[in-house]
Amino acid sequence: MKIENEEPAFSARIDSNPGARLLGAARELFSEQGYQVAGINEIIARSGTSKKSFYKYFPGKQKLGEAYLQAERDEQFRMLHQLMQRHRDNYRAFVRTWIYTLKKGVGCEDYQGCPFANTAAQALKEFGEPIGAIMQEWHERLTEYLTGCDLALNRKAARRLSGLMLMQYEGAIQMWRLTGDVKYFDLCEEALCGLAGVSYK
Amino acid sequence: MKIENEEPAFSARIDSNPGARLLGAARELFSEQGYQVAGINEIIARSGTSKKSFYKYFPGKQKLGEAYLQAERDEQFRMLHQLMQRHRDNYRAFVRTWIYTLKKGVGCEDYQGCPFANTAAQALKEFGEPIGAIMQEWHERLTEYLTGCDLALNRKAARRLSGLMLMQYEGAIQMWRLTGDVKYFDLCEEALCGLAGVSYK
DNA sequence: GAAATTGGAGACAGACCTGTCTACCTTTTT
DNA sequence: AAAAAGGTAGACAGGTCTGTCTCCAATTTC
Repeated sequence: MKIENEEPAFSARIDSNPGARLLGAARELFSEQGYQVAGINEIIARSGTSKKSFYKYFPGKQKLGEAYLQAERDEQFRMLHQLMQRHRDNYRAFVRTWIYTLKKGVGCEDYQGCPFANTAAQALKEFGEPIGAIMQEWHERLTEYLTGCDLALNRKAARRLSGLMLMQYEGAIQMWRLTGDVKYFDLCEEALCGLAGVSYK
Repeated sequence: MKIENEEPAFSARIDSNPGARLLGAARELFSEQGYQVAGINEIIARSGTSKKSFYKYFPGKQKLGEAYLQAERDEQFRMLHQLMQRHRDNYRAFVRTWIYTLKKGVGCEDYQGCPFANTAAQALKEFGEPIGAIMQEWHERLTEYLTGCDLALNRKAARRLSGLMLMQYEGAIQMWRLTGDVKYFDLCEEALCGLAGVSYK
């Protein structure tokens, strides 16, 4: 009754491997409902696998959570890498496209914000360490881009701006979650392009 | 066994009213563990009250959650009001003191970040509406301050900067949660004081 | 073709959670 | 003094969750 026998999800249809199907379902449900609320029974049901397979591929829910974070990391980095390559020499275009992508994602109704921030808010004790590592890697990749793009920042300035970018990014997503207002993405873009200065010296 | 018969918490000792004691314990436990994880049994035990009192003062867990959010709202606004009055005519001092307070709060080991952001990440469906209202009120109060302080912004510019302040605030807290690094509070202060411009025109 | 591996279906144990209900104690009111 | 009200303690029902275990079908391997 709880789980209406619907079609198996997208990931379940194309991946024959139970582990991949489980991970696909976990990504959907952890994102939709949150790590704490989503139960492994529902994940198993949606993936069209069984408990036996679940405990074969993942020793427990926590390991599935770690795999989920890694999968989200991979996708974020893939997207980021693409953006950085496409706008290798144009920081402003990079920011504009990034924000555009974000706003498009927000329009999709199943988008729930930054998976790392959400997971941290629900289970920082369990996942603080891997999440911290992911954020650090993110910071480093952005720094590297910033030293190579048209801004030609030195290492220190790049590290600083990279931190600022991540902060604005998380802030904009968070404010969107809290208010439902997309204006924060525009604010974010303007702040990152140095156009946000209001009229005070 | 789960609940070691410890001393009742601070709030439980001074408030004779069971409702107030329950709310005090809820604020502690919801902040520490999150709304979803903290159970009413533990809240009742820590408050030194009983189930009967709980269901007398609050029709259910959700109502307690709403009361928790209101209590956090009240404290945030009390603090903010104090800051705004003390620095009625000095925006930079306001920002500096705000950030200072934040950094001091972060030092305290039981600080878990913005209660609204954390609750939203765990139960947006349940509390999206009250949280949205709180954020809007926050936005309005900041806007009002900004039109009256030494920046003397017009309404539109004030609304804009006020949104920016909230975004930076949430971003800094979020990045601190994700990385454990307090540098984001400094970044936040500098961004809000218009000193964050790195060396690109 | 027989045996072994893989994996789906699901029963089950043990724990925990919410919410109801009873029993009893203490204080206030009449 | 008796009665009423307010509060603590906690048993209990009904549900959910994780993780273990069995049963059995399908597929691969020998």
